[in-house]
Amino acid sequence: MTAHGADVQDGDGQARTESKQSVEVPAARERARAIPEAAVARLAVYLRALSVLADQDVTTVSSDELAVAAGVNSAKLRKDLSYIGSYGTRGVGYEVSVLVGQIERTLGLTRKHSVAVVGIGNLGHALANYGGFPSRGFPVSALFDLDPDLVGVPVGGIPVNHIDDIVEVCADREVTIGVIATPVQGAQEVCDRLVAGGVTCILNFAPVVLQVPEHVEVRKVDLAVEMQILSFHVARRQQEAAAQSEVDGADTGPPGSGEQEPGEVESANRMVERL
Amino acid sequence: MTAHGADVQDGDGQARTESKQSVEVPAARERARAIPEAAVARLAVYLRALSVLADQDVTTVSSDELAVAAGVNSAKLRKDLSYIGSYGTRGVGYEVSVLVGQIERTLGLTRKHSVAVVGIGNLGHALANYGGFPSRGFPVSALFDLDPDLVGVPVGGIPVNHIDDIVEVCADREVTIGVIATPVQGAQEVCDRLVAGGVTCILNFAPVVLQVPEHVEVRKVDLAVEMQILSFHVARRQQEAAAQSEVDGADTGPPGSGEQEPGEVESANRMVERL
DNA sequence: TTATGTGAAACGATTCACAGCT
DNA sequence: AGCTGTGAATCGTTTCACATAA
Repeated sequence: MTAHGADVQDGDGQARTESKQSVEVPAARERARAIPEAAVARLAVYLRALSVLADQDVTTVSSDELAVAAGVNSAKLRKDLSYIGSYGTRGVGYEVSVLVGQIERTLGLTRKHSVAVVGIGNLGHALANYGGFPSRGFPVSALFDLDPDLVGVPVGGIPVNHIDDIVEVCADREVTIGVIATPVQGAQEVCDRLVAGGVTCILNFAPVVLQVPEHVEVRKVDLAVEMQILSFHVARRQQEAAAQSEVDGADTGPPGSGEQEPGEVESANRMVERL
Repeated sequence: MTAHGADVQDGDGQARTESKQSVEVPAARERARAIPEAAVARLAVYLRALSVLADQDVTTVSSDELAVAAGVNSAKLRKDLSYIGSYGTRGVGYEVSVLVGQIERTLGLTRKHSVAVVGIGNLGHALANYGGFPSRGFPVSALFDLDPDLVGVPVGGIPVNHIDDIVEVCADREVTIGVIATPVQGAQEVCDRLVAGGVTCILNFAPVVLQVPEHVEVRKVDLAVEMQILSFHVARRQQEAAAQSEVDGADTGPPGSGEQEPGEVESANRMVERL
């Protein structure tokens, strides 16, 4: 393996304590249950790599090839695929179309998932205008904002509704996925309304820990956290370089520069208040 | 624990095979090294929770309180904090300001990290315009796009440069973090230039697996993957509900609705081509 | 031969539970 | 009496290595 960054950076870890409800699922009809969370995230990555291959009219692919395309190691890929069934041919590989179909089935992509975007600021605009996003199974069917000047204005072809109408509109349009792109202050309130409107999945861009009933799935995308993780790695590398040269004697380390002005930073948080 | 979604959803998993370079880090001056990746991601979350507390003039906090605020369990929080040192007082808790300082130090937030955004489409605009993002330790100091009509136009106060100048401008402005918000096609090329310009950290919004030298850190944010993971959970829940009612006898399940029209979806991938 | 599929080993992260300090 | 800090147990994920099938 040739050690380079990009990997699935998920591993997931959604809370989900106490997963069993009422009686105890009877092990019958337990189709897609036993797939590890970490594997689910990667299946989506494999699916994209497979789509690229399909576009190039590749019909068959080995676990090694697909693993390279997806940026994972091939043993992991095979194990992941084994969770959804045995669709490969020993000595040959996998048929691209079969694998695409099976992964789509597993991920529930054979059905449309209506999306509502709440908070039509810069990010909300980006999401609403984004054509490729709704075009493949995730139609954006409602937009909401607080701002009366925005209500009624069509963004990406869909008129913006007022957030007071979230419950009604979401229920009416059978929205499954709610995307929260509001400032922190409004996020929990918006979330509650989405849930009241029957939304069971939430993608949250606001840097708050949302409180939701247990049947609702939340995923969070937090720019500040991503940047800070990167920052940590810069810091660590610098320390390593420093420690290294302390031992080696003189200057070793990454090719680029090394230091940079320290430049005091105030409290260094509270980011992503308004995307 | 009261089982609700929101958690750190990271656990990370960046590749990083063969982490040791040259000789073998001599265990001397090994300050921030041994912190598990998963813990680093959460430290950023704790930091935000602490900032909120600090704003409310809270001076002291127990692991239980902070854990609730950050949406994790308190044992995990204490273990995470133990990686950065012992800054709590038994029988009392942690002093907010001390913890903020120590986490900032650990994450390398006591230094500025210049950011360059490449691809000034909808998302790029959102990132460039976003005030809170650069205002706390991550100043956006360069913007790039391919489009000649955009070059020279100031976005969020910074004039857009042409992507041909990435290497030069990044080196000149000592950019540490590159954000790729381009379509898939250009992403690898842009990435190579950023790296040539001395950028060691990349936040990638394009759905490609970037190839980078091992001293470069990549993190990927992939909307399509997030949506598909949510989709999986909807599907699984539906199956569980179906399995449940098959056993129970009649209708059990989540309060909202249950089904929705299946509605065929074509190939269901290739999303996020142009955010 | 070649490449899948998978038990079993290794690794890493989380949770438990309690000793140790205030 | 209360809460931190941390070994030890547990659980989930990754990797190994090979039997199995084309």
